[in-house]
Amino acid sequence: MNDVKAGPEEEWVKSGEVRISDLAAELGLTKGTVSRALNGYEDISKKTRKRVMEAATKRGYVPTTQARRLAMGLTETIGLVLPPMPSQPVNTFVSEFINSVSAALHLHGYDLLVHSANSEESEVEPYRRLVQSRKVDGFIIFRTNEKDPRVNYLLNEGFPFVTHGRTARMAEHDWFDIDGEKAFRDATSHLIKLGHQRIGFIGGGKEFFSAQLRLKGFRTMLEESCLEKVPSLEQPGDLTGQGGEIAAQNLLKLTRPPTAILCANDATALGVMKAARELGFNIPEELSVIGYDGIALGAYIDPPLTTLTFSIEESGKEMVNLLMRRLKNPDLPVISKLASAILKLRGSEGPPSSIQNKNMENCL
Amino acid sequence: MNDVKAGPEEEWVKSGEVRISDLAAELGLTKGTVSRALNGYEDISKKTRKRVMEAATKRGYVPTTQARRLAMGLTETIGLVLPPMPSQPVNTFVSEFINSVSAALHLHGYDLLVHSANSEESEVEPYRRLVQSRKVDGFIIFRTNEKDPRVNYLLNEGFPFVTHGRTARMAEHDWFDIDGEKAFRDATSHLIKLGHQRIGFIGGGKEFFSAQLRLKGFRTMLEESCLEKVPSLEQPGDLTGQGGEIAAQNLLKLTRPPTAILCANDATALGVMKAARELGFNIPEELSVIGYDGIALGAYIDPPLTTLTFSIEESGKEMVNLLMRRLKNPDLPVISKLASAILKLRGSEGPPSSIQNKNMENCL
DNA sequence: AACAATACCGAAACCGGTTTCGAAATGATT
DNA sequence: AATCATTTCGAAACCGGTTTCGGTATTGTT
Repeated sequence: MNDVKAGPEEEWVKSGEVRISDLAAELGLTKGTVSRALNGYEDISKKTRKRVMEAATKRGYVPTTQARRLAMGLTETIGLVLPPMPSQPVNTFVSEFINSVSAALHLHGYDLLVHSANSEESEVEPYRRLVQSRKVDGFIIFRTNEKDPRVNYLLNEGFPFVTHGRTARMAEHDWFDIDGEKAFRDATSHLIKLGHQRIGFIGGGKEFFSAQLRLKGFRTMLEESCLEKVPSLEQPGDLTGQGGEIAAQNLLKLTRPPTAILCANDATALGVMKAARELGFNIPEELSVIGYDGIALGAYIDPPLTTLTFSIEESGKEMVNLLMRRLKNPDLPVISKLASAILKLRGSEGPPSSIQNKNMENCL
Repeated sequence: MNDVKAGPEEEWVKSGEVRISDLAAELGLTKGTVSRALNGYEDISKKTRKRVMEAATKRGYVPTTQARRLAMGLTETIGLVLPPMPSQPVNTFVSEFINSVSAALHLHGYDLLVHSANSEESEVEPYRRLVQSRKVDGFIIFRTNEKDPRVNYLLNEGFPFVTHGRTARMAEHDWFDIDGEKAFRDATSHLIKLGHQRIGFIGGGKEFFSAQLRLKGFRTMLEESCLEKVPSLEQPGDLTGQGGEIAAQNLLKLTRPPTAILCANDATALGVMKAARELGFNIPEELSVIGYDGIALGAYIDPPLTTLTFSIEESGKEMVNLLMRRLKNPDLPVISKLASAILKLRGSEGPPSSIQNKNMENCL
């Protein structure tokens, strides 16, 4: 639409010095006419439109964003608030996600405003500020909690947003999510087919809906396979390496430790591997480990970490699509999109050393 | 300054519905007066100022950003352009950096606009667009090259920016950097004191100034310690795990392989460790490895990666300080800040197995 | 009490665009 | 040629703030 592009062969003009009024004066037109010509209004003759266009590119005219935004009453900006970082961020998700969201927004002519959350104030405070000062038209929210105050606030305000992850009020807002339940069913099934009968699970915080769904997938598959559910094999975690380490110690010190551990994310899995080393469990011979996230680093450790992975780029793109749709028409019904994760086998899982072959073919 | 905070006890008003003209009408004042009252002008009586303030907080008035920006002729926004991501980002630097920069900017009332670079277009194109559309007041640039087109463009435009890393034109712009030369002198010295005599080095791309300085620090310390410089022990790298893997294979297949390898970053070091495993070198007994970056994951691998680390939070904060100073007064002389990295010993280095004790105490 | 100085506020321009409305010019119709 | 419809553009309002300037009202001075 706006293919103003100052060729390097033109005489050098310092950027951003040409106003629409300058252009209008130069052409003997009013700025209203110039504006309409540039924005493709139908009530401008082809001849003058061409004249205007050429003058604009020649002079390197680019409309001043603030003026446009004020006049049009929109910011063409989307907000993304970084949650307070855990002291040990082990995840490249955030930067990749920002990258993909930003790229996708750019295709729609939108900008991305990244805000950091101050851990001392309420979680919704940054959102409130951005809404009140009208700095953004909508939000991209990730890492949702089941009861999410941010979601509550924005729903209450009627302010557009899309979440990465489901919430208790998911029927009221657009969301995108990875089907973590299916992912963990798949991973569990994979382990069971390898012959594992005692499988541990290390979850995320209870507040994360996604972590709960992963647990659900794990349980479902156990049930479908007629494996008994052992409560002590389900450990809480916090999505950090340290949390994984502690949980793994608990699991591996059981009288009958699991032969495999499923982790709610890769950071947790790394903690598990560390604990396993220290307690003398060989991976994968004596302990299989599977993570979730697909962080690139997993391929470089020993053994390479088997994990559930999904396309962050796709996630960003889809979320932006949902949000753009919502901005164009706020009254459309709520929609959502569920993408699936795939199991990336890299080597940290295998058949258990002592195959305890109960009959598993049939539940009867 | 702006402690407008709608208490939950007030009757609920939807955010952003109150304009300055509404406030003025309600108070029987003109919007000019209201504006000056809120902005602390001296020509407003204390009485009316108080009246205005109270009405503003009561009604939840927050000035519309776009209008302010247009009137004041500044955006109060800083741009940060993400370089095109390598396909295997193993680095959490970016997200932490964004986080710290954003937080620091916020203290000054500035926002952070994050833009992604399209790998198909020129590196400076995003900068050009942001400058021309006047969306930002300045830039934060990181991962500088020695000859950096972005720096050239912005210097040419006279547009404010600060770099993380030095460039060939560092005398002409503000910059912040980590003293990589000193860091690698320290690391090299540490290895030499442990008894290593054949030390390998895997660098980053030639275009990265910082990678060159790290090499320089390495060489300097070798020289100071009277160790001969062996060209085949200096391998080029590309700051990725894969690059480290390949370079390490080259080094370890030498007739006399090094007993230690210094890497230009942690990702490279992870590749080295992978290659070492595959070629049967035990770490640290048969090969010491030291990285640079201090990524948190390094603590969870086996053995934990010894690395050179620095405070990303401090980096962001310092860079923002430099930039704010520049924005306040564009004519100030160029300044720079050099911070130092510290060697974080975690276990991937140790004395060489075969101590080849040449006399190293004295160079004579 | 007369006058100058000061405090305080209203009026209006301005920032740089967009959009509505109406008028003039053009073309079509009869 | 007169009338009407259409095309094309100018004029002006508007978006929501900030800032300059000038005029009262108030206070201070002698």
